[in-house]
Order: sequence, then C-alpha cells, then structure tokens
Amino acid sequence: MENLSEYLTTISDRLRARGHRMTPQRMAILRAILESPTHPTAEEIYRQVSADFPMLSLATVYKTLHVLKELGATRELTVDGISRYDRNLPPHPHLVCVRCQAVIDLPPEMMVTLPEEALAGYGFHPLWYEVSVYGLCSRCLEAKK
Amino acid sequence: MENLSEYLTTISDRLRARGHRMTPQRMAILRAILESPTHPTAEEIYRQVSADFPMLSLATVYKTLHVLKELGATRELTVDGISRYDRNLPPHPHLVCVRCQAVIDLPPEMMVTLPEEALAGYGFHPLWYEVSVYGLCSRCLEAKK
DNA sequence: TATCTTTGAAGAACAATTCTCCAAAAGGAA
DNA sequence: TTCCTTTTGGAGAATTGTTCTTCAAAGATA
Repeated sequence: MENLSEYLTTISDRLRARGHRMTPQRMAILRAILESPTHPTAEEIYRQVSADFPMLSLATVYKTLHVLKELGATRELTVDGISRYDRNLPPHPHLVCVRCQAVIDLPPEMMVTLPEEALAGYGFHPLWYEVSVYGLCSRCLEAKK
Repeated sequence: MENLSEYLTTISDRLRARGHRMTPQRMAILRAILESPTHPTAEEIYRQVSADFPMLSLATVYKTLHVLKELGATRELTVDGISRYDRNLPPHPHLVCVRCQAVIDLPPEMMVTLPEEALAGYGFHPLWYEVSVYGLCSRCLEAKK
C-alpha cells in the first residue's frame, strides 16, 4: 500500500471499468477496511461508517463488500461462520484466536509456498490459498489461567 | 483409520468417559461422516441419516456434531459460511472449488509444516492449523469453457 | 422397581446475509 | 441545460444456517 490516495484512484478506475461508480459510501467503506487492523465484520464496518453516513444501511455495506471483493480490493475470510474483510495485501498467514476471535496478520514472508506442480496433478486450477493457525492469543492465554 | 469398528469403540469410550452415551443416532451420524468423502454439511448428514432414522431432527444432528467435535472425532471447516465436517485424519491440505464448493483432501504429506519457533515470538499458542487452496476443480474448469 | 440423569424431537427463536422494490442521483446525448 | 437511461442505495421483508427451549421417553444406578 504505497500511496493511499493513489490506491483509491486505482480502485475507482476499476469500478468504472466495470460500469460501476465510486460513490461516497463506497469510498468510506473501502477506507474503513484499509484503515482497520482488525479484519472487521460487515457489522463493524457498518457501525464505523455510519458515523459519517447515518443513513447508510447494512444491506448497502454487504452489496459494496461484494463489489470490492470482485475488484480485488478486499478479501473475505470466514471466522466462526462470520465473514471478515481483509485488505488485499500480499498473501500472508492468519493467526485466529479461538477464544476472542481476533485475527492477527503475520508478515508475508512467513507465508508458506504451495507445491504448485503437485497440485497440477489433481487437475485443480488454484486461484489463491490461505493458511490459518488457530489457537490462543497472548491475552486470552493469560486470561485462561 | 486402521479398523473401523475399533475406532467406533474408541469414540464410544470417549463419549462415556465424558458422561455421554453412544446412541444409535450418534453412531449413524459418526458413520456418515467417516464414510463420506465429500466433507458433508449438517444438512447433508441429516438427509443421509434420515433414511435410517426418519424421526431424526436437524437440531439433533447439530448437537451431535458439536459433541463429536469436542471428542476429536470430527473437525469442522467453514466453506462459504457453511460448516462442513471432515473425519479427523492427520492434518492435510484442502482444495476448495469456488464454483461447486467441493472440498478435496490432499494427502497429509503435502501438508506444510508451521514455523513454530517464529510463531512463539507472537505469544500465540497454536492449537491446529489449516491450509486451504481455493480454485476450480477439474470438472468446473471444463464447464467454464 | 424407584429415582435420577441424559437424550432427542419439535418447533420456535436467532443472527447473518440476501433480496425486492423503488425513488433519487449520476452520466451522457442532444 | 434538459431529457433519458442506468446505476445506485435505503428500508424492510425474506431467507438460511444454526441454536435454544421444552418436555416426554429411555438409560443407568441403586
């Protein structure tokens, strides 16, 4: 994420290239994802953006998230059956706390590499992959004692 | 999974050790998971077991799945927001088709190993981890043309 | 057998997500 | 600018996966 406003312009362009428009609501939702370190849920994004757009509805948040996902501006991950949204950075592993549901990013250099050639033997065409480590975060580990 | 009936006995023992009972319904649900290669959903398990137990309710399936999960007899994985159940074999990667939602097991020897020591630096206590490769299965790849 | 506990069926309840409808706003053409 | 077409977003209902509640039946224990 070199330059934020530059990145936002890129996404706006991609939106228009698909015949969509960059609206204030969409911009605000995208910013909310980019600025949050916590992999927020749709509900959390809704609450945050609502501060600036009181008339915003949750359905709009969901619709926008789908669009952003298609554009590759965000990535959806499911934790405990609930969708969370990650900025679409280089692939990196996730630490997921099974107690407080926090999702922690690991640096991309800790991402394992796929055995591509072996996969090809399955006739499977990989698009992306995820590595999730489940366990207890330091805070919850403490709390459990 | 050396010997099926032996394994079922092991699980029954663990159930009783926790003050639960091995009932015909639970046995049928467990068998359904063990015998299915498709990582079935609760709904699919329900439909299959219903053939033998027409009075079985979906809620019972869910309750049983939770119990089996606690016993370590099955593992839950979420695909597209829907829970699916895997026999609890040695850790292995999953191929997930983004079009037909099929989940394909890879052999355990293709599972990557975690950089345990690096994880420890985060104060994170890992319990288990998952590797999921998303893409198109051979059939869906064909169908898309 | 009498008693205490665990179980599972049924359906209501719940929560996350999606759908439907429609009025308002944006973009393009004249 | 003005008209026309298309996209958008809001409101709330609907849908769907999952959980909860209640209660009678079955199992275990003494």
